[in-house]
This record gives sequence, structure tokens and C-alpha cells, in this order.
Amino acid sequence: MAPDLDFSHERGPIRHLLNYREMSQEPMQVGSDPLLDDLTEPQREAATHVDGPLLVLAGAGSGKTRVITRRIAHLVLRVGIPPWNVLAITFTNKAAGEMRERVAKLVSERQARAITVCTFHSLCARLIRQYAHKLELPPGYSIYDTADQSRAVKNALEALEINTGNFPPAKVLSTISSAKNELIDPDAYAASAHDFYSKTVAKIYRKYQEVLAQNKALDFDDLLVQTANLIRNHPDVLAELRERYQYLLIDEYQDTNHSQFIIANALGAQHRNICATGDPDQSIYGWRGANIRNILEFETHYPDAKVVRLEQNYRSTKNILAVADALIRNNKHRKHKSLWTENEAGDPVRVVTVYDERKEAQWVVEQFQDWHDNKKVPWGGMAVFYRINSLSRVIEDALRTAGIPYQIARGTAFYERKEIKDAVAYLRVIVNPFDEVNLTRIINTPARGISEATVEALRAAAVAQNKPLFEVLRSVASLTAVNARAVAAVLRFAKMVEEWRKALGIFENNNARSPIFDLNAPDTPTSADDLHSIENQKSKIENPSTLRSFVERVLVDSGLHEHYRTDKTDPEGERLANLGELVSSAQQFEDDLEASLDGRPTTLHEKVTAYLEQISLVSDVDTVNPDQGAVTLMTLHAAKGLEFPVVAMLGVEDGLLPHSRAQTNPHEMEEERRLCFVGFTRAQRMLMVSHARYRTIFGQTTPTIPSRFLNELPSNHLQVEDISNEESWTAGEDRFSGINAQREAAREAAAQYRPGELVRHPQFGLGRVLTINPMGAQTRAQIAFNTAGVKTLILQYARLEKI
DNA sequence: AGTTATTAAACGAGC
DNA sequence: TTTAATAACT
Repeated sequence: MAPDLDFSHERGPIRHLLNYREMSQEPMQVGSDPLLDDLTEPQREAATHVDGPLLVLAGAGSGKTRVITRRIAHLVLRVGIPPWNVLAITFTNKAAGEMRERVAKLVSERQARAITVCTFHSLCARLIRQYAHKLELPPGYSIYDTADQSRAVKNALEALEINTGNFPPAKVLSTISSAKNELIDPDAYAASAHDFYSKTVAKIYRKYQEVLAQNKALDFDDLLVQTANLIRNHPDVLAELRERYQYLLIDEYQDTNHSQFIIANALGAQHRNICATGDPDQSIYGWRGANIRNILEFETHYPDAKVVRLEQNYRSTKNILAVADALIRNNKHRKHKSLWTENEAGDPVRVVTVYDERKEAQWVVEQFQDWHDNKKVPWGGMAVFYRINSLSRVIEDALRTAGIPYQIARGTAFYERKEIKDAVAYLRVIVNPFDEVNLTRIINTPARGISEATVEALRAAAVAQNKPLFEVLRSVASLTAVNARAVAAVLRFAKMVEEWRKALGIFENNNARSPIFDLNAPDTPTSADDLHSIENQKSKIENPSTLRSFVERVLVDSGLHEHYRTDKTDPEGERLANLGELVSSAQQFEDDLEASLDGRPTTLHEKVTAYLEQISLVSDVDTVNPDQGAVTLMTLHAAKGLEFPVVAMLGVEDGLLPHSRAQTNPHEMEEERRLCFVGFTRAQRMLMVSHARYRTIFGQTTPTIPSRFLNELPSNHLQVEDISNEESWTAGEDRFSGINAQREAAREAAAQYRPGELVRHPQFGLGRVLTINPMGAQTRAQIAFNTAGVKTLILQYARLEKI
């Protein structure tokens, strides 16, 4: 049993803070500043740094966030920097929220609200909205998620008449994404493309950008690219931003990519008050363009930078830290850092071998139960990490069966559901009439009599007339290819959307200077002062309704509500409930927004736009609430920046961690090791690591090899257990009897049908068995049907009938 | 036109 | 295993 450790000092409230005015009247004595008193020397050095570049190399658990928040408070309270001059960039919205909260405990609520704390992506999204007119975008531009991007690429491929077979959208998109992260535009990409594949990608890239431009849409990478362009091409904007953001803090600097680097440096180049914090050993996003050199070469970019190293760890026990440190020492490309702690030695790190993933889950659940019942660790203090999302299922099942509350960090999953994507697509189309991807998604969802053929005719007309698709809807009557019933349906749909737009104060008096179609609408002086002043155009009618009621109205008017209310395929009403949850999320957003606006007016239109922006940029961890009293399940990537008293890491096996795709590339292998290191260093008191002898992935059970990383761990800090044989006799028998039963069934099924026999299929009718291919549960039969031709069917699923 | 069944295809991490 | 695209049916 581990002695009780006190981990509370990290988050202790700071009392009796003096504000700046009091300070200046009555100077504090050196060493008695409550902002700094409880900091160590290096921490204080970083926290009190005011002007000029600062690099904080912060080891895991070294109190980095604390230093950042204190530094912000110090700047505002002691130095007297206006809070709106401070810009802190974090890796996730959740981290931003936490940082703002922690700062708010040091400074006043009001001051805290004036500080900008956000992620790169949300900063860029807001800047683009604010300066939309300079980028030929409407402020209601769409942000495309992966699914939308994939649609856009498919459109591009279609237009170029390229077969998707050789150019799967996902693969093309990842190539394009890498290019964008390096700020390589289609021209530059084409210039460096020499082989057939990249030359074709160059064409697709160009077309894809055209499609996005047509739709007035940006993908995630474009948010950064466009911001970089904005800053580069508009010196006035850059000057404004530099004036506004005089003190820059960028957290997790090791995971910034080239475009983020460019943006940050452009903002900071003049005043040079740029503070980067991070840890090269925790760089785990190389695959999405993060450039570890940004942090390694910070001192080259800023030779006068002050460098502070935080090496004392306040988070973990000695054992955990020793194990993590031993692991990371195996990376060759690395600057060594000596992590140390004054914490207790604690329990050894447990490394356990289990039989399979079910046993693994069961073991973890047992351990958690013990920590909860006997060591009084709340459920919220425990977490399960894994390399790939698909490992979450088994542990979920086990936790559910055990009745243990859990939450999964999969914030985006909610917005990926069809019903939610549909509902959001309506909102997108309302604020962005150019968004064809979302328009085609909802034009006949739910079914309202607008067929595929009708949509095709409309699209053709839009291309022919060189008009946005939505504008063509109104002239649908002139299209001969569309019958009267469809015309009525289209007009009804267009009318409905226009009604919603009216409710937002958007008017479209036929091709007049309707604000939403008019990109050259008068430039209202948008200063960086107020990022919340979103749109240039103000609502022309006083609309009393709220965001919540607007969303509800769209759900009802569109028929989505009714459709899912009566959906027979969803008897539980789960989808309807999800729509309900969307409505409450709108309500929640509205409440938060009102609070942060502090009485300043907003239009409904602005609210919808801001809401759409927010839901486009939620990250997986954003939804995790530690005080929820639930075990947290997440990927190792999502775990960055978090900490839990008890941590279990699943599937520490070769092929999973390190992932099989990293095996051939030494750099990727080191990133895998860093990923493992990140996982280890999240643990405060107990770290358990498990690997199974057999693992079933995609229905295929295969023996595994323990992760090579396990061999790198110092045995004197470990407690190694192999429980793969315990009770596995019964479990093993169950398992094999299960498999055997399946095989038996398949054999029987195979035996049942012999080549030459006549069978009947509910759909295909009469047929004759040609061959039987016994493959266990996957046993297939080739059958020649009288009318349907030769088909290969899986016996288990095909409801065949012997004749 | 719209729904439902069947088959094929994807499976690394995410803003 | 899940999801997406396609084919068949009502």
C-alpha cells in the first residue's frame, strides 16, 4: 500500500492577492509576493520574466501550467500590462478553459476575460471571421471537417475525371494536409511534383482548393494557411494584431507546425515578447506536421532568449518517474533532461501479462475497483490509455458490466453522427449560402421529394449559369429536366431556408446587394479590440428569439425532428435524444457566450456563426470533465497535458505501441517512445501497464509480442506479473469451446450443402451450389442462381434453404 | 421516390 | 468489427 501522498499543493488556492493598484501604492517586500512565494527558483525566474523571448523547457509534471498562469498574473497585476495585450495559445480548448480559470483565480474575473486564451485553430478561425472581407470570404464561411473534406475531394476528382480507385480521398487529403502545414500552395506543390502520383495530387490539390473556394469553405489546415496569408499580405492587419497582442505565450511548443510557427513569429517579431513552453520529449504530433525543431531551435531564432529548465517533477512517484526516464533515455535524438522528484517512492510500476483483451479489461476493472474501495481514489482519479481507439470497446464493456461510471474522450464523435451532421448542415447552409457540400447533404434529408436526378439537374444548371447552387433553386421552374412536383418541392425547400435566414436578419432581395452574397459589403471598422463582434452586417429586425429556439425551429421546420421521432429503425429514440442534446448544447453555448459578453449586444446571426465555429473546433479531450466522477478512457495522444492518480495503459504490444506503421522509420519509432513516455508520466501514484498474449483485432485473433519498450524499463522499479494462466483454464476452455462451437456450426453448415445441390435464397431465388469453401465462421459458398447469376455468400448470414 | 438488404472496404494518432 | 456504397425491393 502506498503511503498517502499530498498532491494538492499543485493546485492550492492563492489567497489575499493584492491587485496592481494596491501594489503600486504599497510595494511588497522582496520574497513576500503570494504570486511567487510558493514557486521554486527556476519557476520564479520564468514567472517573473517580463520582456523579450523566453523558452521554458518544462519536463513532465514540472508545474509548467502553474508557471504560465503565474506569469500571466504577474504581468497583469505586478507589471501592469493590460490584460487584453496578453495572448496565450494552448493545445486544446479544454486546456484554454482551464488556464483561463486558473488565471481568473489570481486576477479579477474581468481581467481574466480580457485575456485571450485559445488554441491556434480557434484564434485563426476568429481572425479570419473578423477580417473575412480581406480574404474574399463571408464571415459565415464554413469550416469543413474530415467528412466534408472527403466530399470536396470527391467533387474535385469527379470534375477532373480521376478514378477514386487509385486516389483514395483520405490518402490524397493527408498529402494535401502535409503540404498545407508547410504552407505549400498548389502552385508550389505542382512545381516540386515530378512523379505521376504527385503530379496528379497537384491537380487534385488545385481543384480541391477551387471547390473549397466556391463553397466559401476552409478546412482545418486552411485556417492556419489563411491566417498566415492574412498576416503576410495585409501589413495593416499585422500591425493591428501586433499592437493588440503584445505578450505571447505558446504552450506545447514542441507540437507546433510550420504554419503555426510562422504565425507566432510574425505576431511576435516586433515586440519579441514571445514565451514558448514545452518539452521535446513530449512531441507526439509529428504525423500531423508538428516540427520538433521549432522548440529545439528556439534559441537560434531568438539568440537573446532566456531559457529556463524545469526539471523537478511534482506529479509522480519516484518509481513512476524512474521508469519513464529509463524509457525515454532510449531515444537517440534527444537533449537529455534530468527529471527528479521529492515525492515518495510509491508502489512499483506494475507490468502484467494477461491472456487476452477481455482478461486485460477484467484485470484493470478489478484493480480500479480495489483502488476505489480500499484506497479511496475517486473514479475521476483513474484513467485508461490506449494507442488506438478501437481498444476502448472491451474496457468499456467491462466497466459497464461492473457498474463503474466512465467517460470517453471522443468529443468529435457526437458531431459525426448522421442526425447531428444533418442538423448542423442546415445551420451551415443558412449562414453560408455558398456551401454546396452541406446543401446537397440536406436538400432531401429528410426525404421531401427532391430526387437525385433533380439535384443533378440543379447542379448542372448552377455550373452552366456560373451561379451558386442555392441561387439556382429559385429558378428551378425553368429547368425542363425537372417535373412539376419536384419543382414545387425545391421551391418549398428554398423558401424554408430563406425564412430561416430572415429570422437571422439576412435578406436576399433578388440579386440586389444582399449582405450575405455581397462580399464587398461596407468594411465596418473591425478592430482587434473585440473578437466577439463577428459580422459586419447587423440584424435589420429586432429578433427576440434565442439561439436555442432558433435551432429548435430549424429542427422542426426541416422535418428532422418529425423524421427521427417516427424513425422505425431507432425504437429507443436515441437519435431524437441526440438532437435534443444538440439543442441543449446550443443553449449551453448561448449561456456561456452571454456571460463572456458581459451585457454587450449580439445578434442571433452572430450567435449562430459563433456556435458553428465552436462545434467545428471541438477536440476529443474537450468533453472530458474530471470532476464528473467517472473513469476516463482516452488515446495516448489525447492524454497529453493531463494527470491522474491511477493510470492503466492497455495493449503495450509490438504493433500497437509502437504501432506497426512506425516499425520501419526510426524517427517514428522515437515518437512512439515519446508517446509511451507521455502515457507513463500522466500517472501520479499508480501506473499499470498491460499486454495480452492474444488479441482480437477486426475479428482476427492473433498471438502478440510484448512491446519492445517493456524491455527498456528498469526491473528494480517494476512489479512484473504473468496472470495469463490463472483461471485461464476455464476461460480458455470457454474461449476455445466458443471457437469450437463456431467451427462445428460452420462444418455442419458446410456439410449441409454439397456442390451440386439445389438451394433457395430469399432474394436470389433458386440456385445450385458450385463450391463450398470452409473457412470457419466465414465459410462461403459459391452458388449459381437461375436469375441472379453466380454469387459468393457467407453461409452464416445467407438465409439459404435446402430443396 | 424512398426504404431496406447486401456486399465491399477500411481499420493510427486529430484540430 | 464498423461504416459506406450499391443493389434490390416496395
